[in-house]
Amino acid sequence: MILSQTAVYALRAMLHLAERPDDQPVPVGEIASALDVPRNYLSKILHVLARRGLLRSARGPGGGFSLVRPPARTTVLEVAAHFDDMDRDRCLLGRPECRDDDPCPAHGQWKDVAAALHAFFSNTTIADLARRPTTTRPRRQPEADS
Amino acid sequence: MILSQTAVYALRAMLHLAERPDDQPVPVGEIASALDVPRNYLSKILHVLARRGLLRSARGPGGGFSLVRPPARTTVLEVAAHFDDMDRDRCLLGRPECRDDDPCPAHGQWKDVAAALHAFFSNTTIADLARRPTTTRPRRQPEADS
DNA sequence: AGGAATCGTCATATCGTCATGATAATCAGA
DNA sequence: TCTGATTATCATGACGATATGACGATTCCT
Repeated sequence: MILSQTAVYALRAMLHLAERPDDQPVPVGEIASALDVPRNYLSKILHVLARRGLLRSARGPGGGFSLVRPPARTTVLEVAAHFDDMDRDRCLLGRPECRDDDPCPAHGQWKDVAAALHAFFSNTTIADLARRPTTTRPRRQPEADS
Repeated sequence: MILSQTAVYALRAMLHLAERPDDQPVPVGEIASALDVPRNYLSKILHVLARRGLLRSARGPGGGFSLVRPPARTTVLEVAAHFDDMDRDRCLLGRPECRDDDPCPAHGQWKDVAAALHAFFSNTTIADLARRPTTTRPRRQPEADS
């Protein structure tokens, strides 16, 4: 898998919060059972996102986690980078230094693919994921095929 | 990292063999010290490649590992797939089933990037990596720029 | 036949990721 | 101020990836 299980849990949790109509805090237990994810494990993950300023946490009754920024202003990269190594220039063959002027054997050919990967992660926002294609597509297009 | 350490070792070892002028078997110890990789660990990795038909192994003095096919006919995918999950259709968000007609939230946007990734792995051969750009470039092209 | 080189295989150690369970700290509301 | 809800934190375990060391099996060479 490209992303670690932990990063995937984080993304799906952010997504779940983004799909909420209001900004009320959502308790971990509710998110965990909605996503079918281990509750205590998710708790730690959300805590990391809260420390990094992506989530707001509130304790006590009525508490839970809520988004700090609107989902359109948080990228997949910003979420995943706290759990996985998302370095765009990470060498495919694991060399510590791998630059244009000191390339590994795969560098020239890998560079473009790595750039496309990084572009996807840094351009795709939580809102882009929340906006499910199957739901929003039929809104405006008159279905010109067939 | 995209590829596991194990897959990277395997690729680098294949590359090392491809850069050899002849087809003489190369002992594990020599490859391991050339690549600065744990010897016994590399031994197991090469054994896997031998079982899968990518390498030939010979015991006894003068023995070692050698390529079965010419490097231009072995892709990065074929090497790495024996160690990592290289499924092109693997869902970014970890869903067991994620198809066009039952997509995860990221499916539509991830699909193209995944295809580009897979294309790189299945189109790039060991020979492509062995053919270092800095070394082979000045061979034929008259450097038309500047 | 014997010795050395080399792969083949197993047992084990280490470390990071993923996960569980228990408990402390905090807070809203009665 | 008490109680229950909820996050915060810690200790621990399961598991796979990575790595080490030892020894057996095979082959070449003399």
